[in-house]
Amino acid sequence: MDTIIPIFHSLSKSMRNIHKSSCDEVSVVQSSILYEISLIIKPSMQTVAEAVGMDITTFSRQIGTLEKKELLIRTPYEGDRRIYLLSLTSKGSAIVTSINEIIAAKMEGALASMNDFERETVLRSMYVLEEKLRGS
Amino acid sequence: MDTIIPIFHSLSKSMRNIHKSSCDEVSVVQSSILYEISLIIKPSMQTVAEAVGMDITTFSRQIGTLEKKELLIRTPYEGDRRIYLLSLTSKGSAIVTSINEIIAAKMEGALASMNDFERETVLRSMYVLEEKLRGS
DNA sequence: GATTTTCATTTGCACTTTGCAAGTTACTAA
DNA sequence: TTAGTAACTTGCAAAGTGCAAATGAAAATC
Repeated sequence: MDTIIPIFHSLSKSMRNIHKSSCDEVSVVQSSILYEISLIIKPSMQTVAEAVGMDITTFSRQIGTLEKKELLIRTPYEGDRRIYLLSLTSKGSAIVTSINEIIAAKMEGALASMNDFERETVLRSMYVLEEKLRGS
Repeated sequence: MDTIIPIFHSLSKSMRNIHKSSCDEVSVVQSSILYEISLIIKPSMQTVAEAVGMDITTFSRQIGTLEKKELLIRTPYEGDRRIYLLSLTSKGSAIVTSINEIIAAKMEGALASMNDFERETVLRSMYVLEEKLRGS
């Protein structure tokens, strides 16, 4: 359709702006890394790099930066010493929580003027869409 | 809500991936710049920089790069010589069209397995959401 | 058991991107 | 005319990026 492109671009732009303006001490990319780590229990570098869709070498350096900032720690995996497991420090978790709260507030602000039915419809649509997009 | 955050993150991630993998000769940022220019007739630098949400100095350099690649041209504005108007070259338009076609194909692929009603619902939801988000 | 291969991560390098501060040139107001 | 202000550019220093090559460790092959 002709209608899908403007919607795609303006929605990505809005979402990116929301994410960016919700990150204070950290870049958007770093926020995504921290968020992905918060989802999984002790993931390896590789796992997270893939989840974020990032080159592993750039990722490795970002992890270095985030570790220096004391937002996460690398622990060697006992079963395979090539692997490092990542986990958030309490400071790291706090930042993820804070960013998520700001994002949620902004999203809810946008949804606030809708009635329950419409809000449910929009949320469900986002969910369905993401599910389909992830497949392809 | 607790549900909105995972949806937000995974949807932005999917959309970003789609955009990225649809850009061949140009970065995602550059694609956004070209797209914004394609929407407006002869916008000024300032106008586009703001639309893309980008620092004007970084923007100025990106415009330099895109001009070297012959994807756009700067023309001095007669009414005010401080101002440069931007417009796409045919090569630039072609790239925007091509990127949009790839994005559209991917989006339509995702929507393909839905029935007409659901597809309409999803598109309308994206539209409504973006409209609300833009406001805040 | 020694050797080769493969794997997870890091480092070297070179290039791009970014944003602040300061500069240039041009319009505007006094 | 002069003082301000606006649009854009440039200097710089920091951060982000990705390819190629290195390191160290497990797995596979002989």
